[in-house]
Amino acid sequence: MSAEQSNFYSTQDKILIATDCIIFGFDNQSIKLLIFKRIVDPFAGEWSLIGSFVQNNESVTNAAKRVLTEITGLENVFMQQSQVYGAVERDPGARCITVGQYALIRIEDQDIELVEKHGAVWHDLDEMPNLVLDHNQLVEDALSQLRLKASYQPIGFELLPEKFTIPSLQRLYESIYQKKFDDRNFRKKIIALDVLTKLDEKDKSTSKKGAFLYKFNRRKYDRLVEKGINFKL
Amino acid sequence: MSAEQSNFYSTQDKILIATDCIIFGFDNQSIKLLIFKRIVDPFAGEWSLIGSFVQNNESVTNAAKRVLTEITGLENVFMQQSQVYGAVERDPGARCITVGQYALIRIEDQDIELVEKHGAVWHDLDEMPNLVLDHNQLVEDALSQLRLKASYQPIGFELLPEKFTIPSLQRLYESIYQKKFDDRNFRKKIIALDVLTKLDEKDKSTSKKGAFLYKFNRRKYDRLVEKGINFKL
DNA sequence: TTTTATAAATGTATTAAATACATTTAATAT
DNA sequence: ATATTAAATGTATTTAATACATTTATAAAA
Repeated sequence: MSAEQSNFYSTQDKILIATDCIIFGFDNQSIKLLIFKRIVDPFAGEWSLIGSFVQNNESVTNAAKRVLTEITGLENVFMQQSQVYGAVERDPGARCITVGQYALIRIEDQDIELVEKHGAVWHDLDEMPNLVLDHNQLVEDALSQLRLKASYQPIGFELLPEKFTIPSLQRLYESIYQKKFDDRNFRKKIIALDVLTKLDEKDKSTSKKGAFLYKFNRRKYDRLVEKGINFKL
Repeated sequence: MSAEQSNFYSTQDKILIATDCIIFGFDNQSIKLLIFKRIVDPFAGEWSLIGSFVQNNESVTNAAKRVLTEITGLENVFMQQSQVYGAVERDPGARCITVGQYALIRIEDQDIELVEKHGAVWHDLDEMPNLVLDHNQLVEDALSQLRLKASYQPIGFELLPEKFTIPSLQRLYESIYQKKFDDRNFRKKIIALDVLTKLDEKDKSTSKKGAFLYKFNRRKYDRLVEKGINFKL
């Protein structure tokens, strides 16, 4: 639409436009979600996603990035639009539509003081509390989209540190899909993607034997993302 | 977000919120897109998607359905959110964000008088003219999403009449993906999905021999959609 | 009535990918 | 030296994807 053209231009009341961030994080064990307890009424004390109204001088995308940086200190984070929530009565306070946008971050990268200052906490996905408004729905939708995306792009990689082990990559995928995979087949399939470089180092934090560390071959990885893979698990 | 809670509540100017429909139609030969020539300035005479501002008393979803019904006379059409376009300067006339929503319709079902009254025309996808604003981008994005969706849901079926032949189903998929498929393998794969019922009738409009008509087994079809398939072509 | 023309329909062999499954290895701690 | 434990490895089987050529049903033309 071009604003001047609509028959409805003059009759549209102010509709507020917000964005809410579904922030997924991985700590090498499981996927978690960053939420916080609202401080002010209404809904004070209730769990909520972290969001903001879109400002006059920023895009919808940038609004979400701004919020994410405010809370976690991180920039250049992978973010993806999930969908728009535009029901008339979704917010009892005002007519307000929101754009769900999910982010994938490595929890270890966060600015922990900033996160704590905002009263934000990492919550396990399988025991999410009730969130305000339709926020549980936003989480559910973002998670389905994440799963879908993980099936045709090696997207989970955004959540891993620079160096990582194959068992931790497997835990990541198991956490996204909430199910177990056969370790032999998982390893075979990941290696067949041909985007990993094996290092000479081991991570001995989870076993005596230690697991070899790997990193991504960025060139191969980007080429793979571009052409689109079928990474069904 | 809950409106009352934002720090920014008082500082948010009016941002207009619109929706634009990417209306895909199939005429048993190829996929086409419904666009129209704007009548008023700015951009008078230029090709545009069909859209509207979201009204106070309607959801974003319903705004798109309203527009679609206004133009084509159709109700209960398959519609799907594509994405939000929220760049600050995307519309020179006003700060306006839009939600792209694509629809799949059978061209034969349209109310042709209504369509003509609005000056809307069906355009081939492979020779799209320049559209106003970022509308070419909306079309491109919706088309990628349609292709993606078609790969894990038998979504193309929304575009076919109640009774259809396997060759016309194949033309549909070839039109969506803009490439040819082997007719033996295509047929094998479609039949393996086990959602089609073969009828005793033939459609002889495209050959002397005639092609058998099929229809969907709605129960099996819904079950398949629900569990999600892998329909790679 | 025979012939011609044409899209529709069918089958098989080959290759590639997914799955199922059990043992050995490397290192630390006892 | 032994016990312990996660990491690493290989193979056989099943399933799905691909490549490819001929026959069939019918209407129209001769």
